[in-house]
Amino acid sequence: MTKKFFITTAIDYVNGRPHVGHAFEKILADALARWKKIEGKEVFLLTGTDENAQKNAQVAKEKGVPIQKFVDQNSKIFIELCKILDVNFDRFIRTTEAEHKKLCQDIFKKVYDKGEIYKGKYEGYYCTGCEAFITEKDLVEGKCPEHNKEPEWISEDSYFFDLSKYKRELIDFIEKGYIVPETRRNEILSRLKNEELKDLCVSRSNLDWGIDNPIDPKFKIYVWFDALLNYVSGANGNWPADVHIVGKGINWFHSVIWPAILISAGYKLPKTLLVHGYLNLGGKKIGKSLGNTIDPIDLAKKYGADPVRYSLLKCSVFEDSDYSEDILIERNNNELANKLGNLVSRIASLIEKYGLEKTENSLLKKLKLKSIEKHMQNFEVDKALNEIFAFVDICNEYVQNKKPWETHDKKVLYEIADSIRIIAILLWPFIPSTSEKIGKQFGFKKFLLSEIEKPLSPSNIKKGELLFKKIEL
RNA sequence: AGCGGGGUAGAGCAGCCUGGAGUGCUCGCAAGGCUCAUAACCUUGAGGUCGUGUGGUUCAAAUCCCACCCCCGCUACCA
Repeated sequence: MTKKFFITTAIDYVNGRPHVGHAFEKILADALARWKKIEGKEVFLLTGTDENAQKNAQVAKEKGVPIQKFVDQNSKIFIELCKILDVNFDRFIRTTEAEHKKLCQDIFKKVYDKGEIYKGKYEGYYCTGCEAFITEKDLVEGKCPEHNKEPEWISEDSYFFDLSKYKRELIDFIEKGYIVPETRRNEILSRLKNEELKDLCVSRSNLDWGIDNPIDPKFKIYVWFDALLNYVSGANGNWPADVHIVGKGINWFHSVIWPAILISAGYKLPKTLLVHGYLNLGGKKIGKSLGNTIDPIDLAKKYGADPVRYSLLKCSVFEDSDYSEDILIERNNNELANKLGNLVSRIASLIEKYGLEKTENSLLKKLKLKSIEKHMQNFEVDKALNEIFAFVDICNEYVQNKKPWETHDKKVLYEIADSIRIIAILLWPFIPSTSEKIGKQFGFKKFLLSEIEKPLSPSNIKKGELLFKKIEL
């Protein structure tokens, strides 16, 4: 079996409902996966949920639900999110799966046997209010700011991973270009070069939830050691990953800790880490406490998958960007309905009346395909979409100038119809169900870049239903 | 504090690396055109001291250098 192009998303905590940030990452991953597909490649897309975290156990306890039942329920919501947004994953991994747990323990043991996990003392300030260690600089006047309590100094046995050993190797690996974009790469490199790299504590005590430490059953495995390994246990033979897609908040874990674990355990390293920015809602950070969350499942139910997908994919991948329901509506109305939907609608209507005559498509040379491909290569999805929609504009101008409603010129209509076919192919990764509708209406089935130059066979085209409805504000 | 990113028309951006008239994009606003189409589409126009410095380099600076102001991010076991 040949290895497929392997894309991952981060796996999500299931202690709450998904927000638009989760949706953004999954849609981005799906769009990149589908783009690879129209390039003719075989793709494997992995996503899933991170279920062994103590936070999940905490929230379950607060709600009075048995932990396993709680994570089962919430994991389903993340699967529902994918389904409703047409995120076509090939594997949905849950870190509570037996296979994953076994792999985790095997790797933990392997690294331990190699001598790169060792027993030591974990020392630090422990706040009994938080039930967690807190760092010295988080203290306010020597007290935990949240509980206004003086923390205890605790020293306890722990297992450590020999992360510091890999400093040089990590720098070399990252300098070869693992992290995208460059600014995130520089952030990590400067920290690696300028700060001390400490060993990583990979065990936790006093927990009743998580994967058992195979060396010492009094401990659980640190949840990040466990979570990162989902990429291997869920790979179905496709490791190493070609692209890991993660948010900027977990860059360190994926840039430093993850490659180090892999080197130590004797695995190949992933090719690219794509670090995306966050979405702000109305200029504010997404947060439950702010009460400004939009439920992406509700959005999809209300407006359909494609307007949600499109409006999110128009956000900048690398920078933080603003998102809101108003932005969704604006992009739906102005770009999807007015430009694309209306073009298809007016042309289908004209063809129904006057018919088609095959000819060379003179518009094709105005399509900046190379530029679109380059943007996709660089993960600049928003810019690729701009370029595709620039071609939609060119089509609308052409209709305007050629006035086929007066001339009844079947050749002009053919050129536009063929251009619409090309647009549908290019947009399939982003708004797949719309593209497929256009395919049905215009009589073509293949969504591949290699089909672009193959002319449309004229068929019986009818006006049909509107692709996008306008949303009233 | 350290490191990084940003400050360009009413809003959001691109342009900066590799200097050449403030060029461009998405929207908003104004006027006109068209009537095939989802009151859609097309054309034109108004609107900018390109954060500040009457700073440096240059024939020429949004672009390179310096200083300052403002915003934002990252700072490891907390996703």
